[in-house]
Amino acid sequence: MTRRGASLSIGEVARQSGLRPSAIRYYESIGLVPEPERRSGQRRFEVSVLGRLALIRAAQGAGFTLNELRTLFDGFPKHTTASARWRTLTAVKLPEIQELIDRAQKMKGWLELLAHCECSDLEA
Amino acid sequence: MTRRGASLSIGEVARQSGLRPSAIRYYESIGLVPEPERRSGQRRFEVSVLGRLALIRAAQGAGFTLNELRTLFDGFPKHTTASARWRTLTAVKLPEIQELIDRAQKMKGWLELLAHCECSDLEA
DNA sequence: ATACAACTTCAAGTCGACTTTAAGTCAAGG
DNA sequence: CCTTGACTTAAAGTCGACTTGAAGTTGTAT
Repeated sequence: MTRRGASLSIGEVARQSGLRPSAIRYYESIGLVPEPERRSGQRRFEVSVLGRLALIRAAQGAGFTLNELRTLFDGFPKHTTASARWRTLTAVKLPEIQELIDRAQKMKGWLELLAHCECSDLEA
Repeated sequence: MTRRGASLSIGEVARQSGLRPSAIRYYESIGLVPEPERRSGQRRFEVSVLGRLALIRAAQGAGFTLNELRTLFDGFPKHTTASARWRTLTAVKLPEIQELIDRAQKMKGWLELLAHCECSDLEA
């Protein structure tokens, strides 16, 4: 039991974030989450890490790579505002995602053709 | 010069297909294109290989993996018609691509929010 | 005290689709 | 004959995002 203290073991963070402990250690190793305090060698995370991890998952789902997220957290001059950081990154990402959507739509049309065609030859 | 014979060197196939020679050899190694005839060790492709390669590129663009394409070519009972092969594969692929599109649309909405928000905190 | 789960580190393995490298062979032009 | 360029092979390297394995340590329940 965790005695309701404000700190979480890696296992608890894993359960609450839906990530595996190995993934969390990996994020730490590449500087995506700050190094947590240690108690006799073991990590003790502040609850706020859950927000950071949720942000990472959501941003990943939006097509950001872990590298881009590290840029977001650490790659701007110290006093850059959050909204400026996001604007910079989304300016790059939005066209990319639009292209992804366009390509996916094309694929879909193609597949629908294939699903109903009576092509006798594979290459048709 | 190629003397208009009906066979192509790997370099010519590469130029005409837009693939690199290494990619073509790789496709051959995983059984995605049939092994071509050899003249003193060197591959001589029939012109028809270009159709096969074009099909591969298009199908890849539609979200098929090379493994699935190998299934398409070799993974069905001998006399399965082309349209039956396609129907089997597209039945699996269409829902996948639809999900991809849905996810991409969601990402887009999220990005558009981020691009214009005045969030002062990163996690918002 | 003892068992056992959960933690630690570091290195290596995984997946897909190729590319790169090294070392060698072959055909054509000068 | 010799160089040049295109070809050959097998094996290893690449990328991203992790996972897995091995070997050792710590925390907790009985």
